Amino acid sequence: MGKNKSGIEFDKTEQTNEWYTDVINKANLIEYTDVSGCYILKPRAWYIWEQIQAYMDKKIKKKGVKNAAFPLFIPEHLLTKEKEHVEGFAPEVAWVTHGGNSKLAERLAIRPTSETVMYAAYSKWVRSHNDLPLKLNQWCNVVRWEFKHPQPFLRTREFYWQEGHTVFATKEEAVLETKDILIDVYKKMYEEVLAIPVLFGFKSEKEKFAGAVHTMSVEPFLPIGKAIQGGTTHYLGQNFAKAFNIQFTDTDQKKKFVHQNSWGLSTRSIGAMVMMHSDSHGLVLPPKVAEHKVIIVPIIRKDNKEKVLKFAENIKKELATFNPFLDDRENYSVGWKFNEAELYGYPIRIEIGEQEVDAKKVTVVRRDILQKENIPAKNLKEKVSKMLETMHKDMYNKAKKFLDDSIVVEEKDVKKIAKYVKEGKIVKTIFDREKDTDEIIKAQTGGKTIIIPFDEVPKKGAKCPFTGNEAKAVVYIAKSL
RNA sequence: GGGGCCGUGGGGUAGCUUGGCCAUCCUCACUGGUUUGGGGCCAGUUGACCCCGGUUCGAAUCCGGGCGGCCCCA
Repeated sequence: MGKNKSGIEFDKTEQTNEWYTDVINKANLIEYTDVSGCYILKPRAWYIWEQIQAYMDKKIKKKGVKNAAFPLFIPEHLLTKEKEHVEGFAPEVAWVTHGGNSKLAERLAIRPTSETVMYAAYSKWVRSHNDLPLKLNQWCNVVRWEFKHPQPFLRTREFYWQEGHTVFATKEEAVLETKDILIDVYKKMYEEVLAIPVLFGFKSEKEKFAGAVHTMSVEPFLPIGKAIQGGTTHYLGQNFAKAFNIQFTDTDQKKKFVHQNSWGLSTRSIGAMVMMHSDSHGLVLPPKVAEHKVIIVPIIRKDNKEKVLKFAENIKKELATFNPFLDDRENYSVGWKFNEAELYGYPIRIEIGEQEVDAKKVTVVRRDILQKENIPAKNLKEKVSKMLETMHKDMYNKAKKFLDDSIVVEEKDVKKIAKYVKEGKIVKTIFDREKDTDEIIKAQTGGKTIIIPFDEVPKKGAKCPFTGNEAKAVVYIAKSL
């Protein structure tokens, strides 16, 4: 008998941060490097990212967005062109100052985001209304030299993302797109790929992107009682158009500044996924991002090895569409394999021993609920397919229930709001939507404004509980990662 | 932004207070054998003091700096 060690050594609710670190390490997602905040995304992690990429890439291409690649380096004179933008990013820009031993005439920023390099080019490319809309995206890495404690996926100095940068003739088209990308791409990606429900809406004035007119965000709510910005779209207005002189001649023969958007979603989403679904046994992968949706563990003895393996091989063939991993390694015990499968998060485990072979059955275990079920092997492909679908739905619904149960409504009593925030709730309330009010909210409740939902307004005459001013918007407040 | 803990084979650790022998133990990995219904067993092998500087006859241990990791609070 083994030592009956549980795979994960920390409690998810009591020691969430240790638990998180333990899960991603034991699931073989991450390797540390000598540079703080920069991690190796091992194949298991990168595969997840590839699934997120594949889903979004297809969607945005359908919307007429084309992929391109812009340089990693941004010369200082470009980075500093838009005033609010540079003020927002300056504190965490990493600079290249030397080439070999010689000092550069102008230092180069390593892109923290690519508005400024891209728009320098856009100003050359946009001449007439016929050039619009211009819709480009790039899949790349960016660097933001954060000084807070780094955490794999969730807060890293280098991260991978996509950044879409689109240019329109009119405000209406641009604003429409920020909402479309937010809901049709980002929100759906979270729901359909990662099985995570999100809050979505506008960011407050305080929390919006540096240089944007408005920012919209999707926000998963993690089991630690904190919201996390999971993907953002920005309507940049004409701020960058003016700074970079991006003008077009319209049908009325007048020169006009363009309206622009940028939008991004990063590898942070993987961190949200781990936090959301995983448990004390290890990683729980939503089926859509699992490379091997099925692991088959044969349980063999010397005298039945051939018989059991043959049966297992047949099952593997039948389930080929799920890319099953037949774990026929002989130097590991069955218990070891079970535990490892749980750490790695294979969505479905099929156990096959002599009992199963003789009865023409298989033992099936869903990773999210870990209940064993002994079912006939007949039509297994359909059964597995359904099981994966159900698993995704169940994972989503569980997360959705948690989200719904976490929301409390309190529009008057600031002390109560503070208490709820402290308890890890999301408080749905109202405020005057002034920029300075965010500070007051932070000071009085310990929470941040997470999102301002679309299409909801306070009752007439309602007062902002934080300032006493007229309430102008509904807002969700919570702790934030 | 503030505070605390820590860095020794791949992972986890003992040793550090009071400097000195071949650096402890567990685990993983590797080889061979045996085994397989929840991290099996036996034997063997490889493998480590974060970096730089200082003190000293002698540093994992003391001092200074750096780099890195973790936690808590705002």
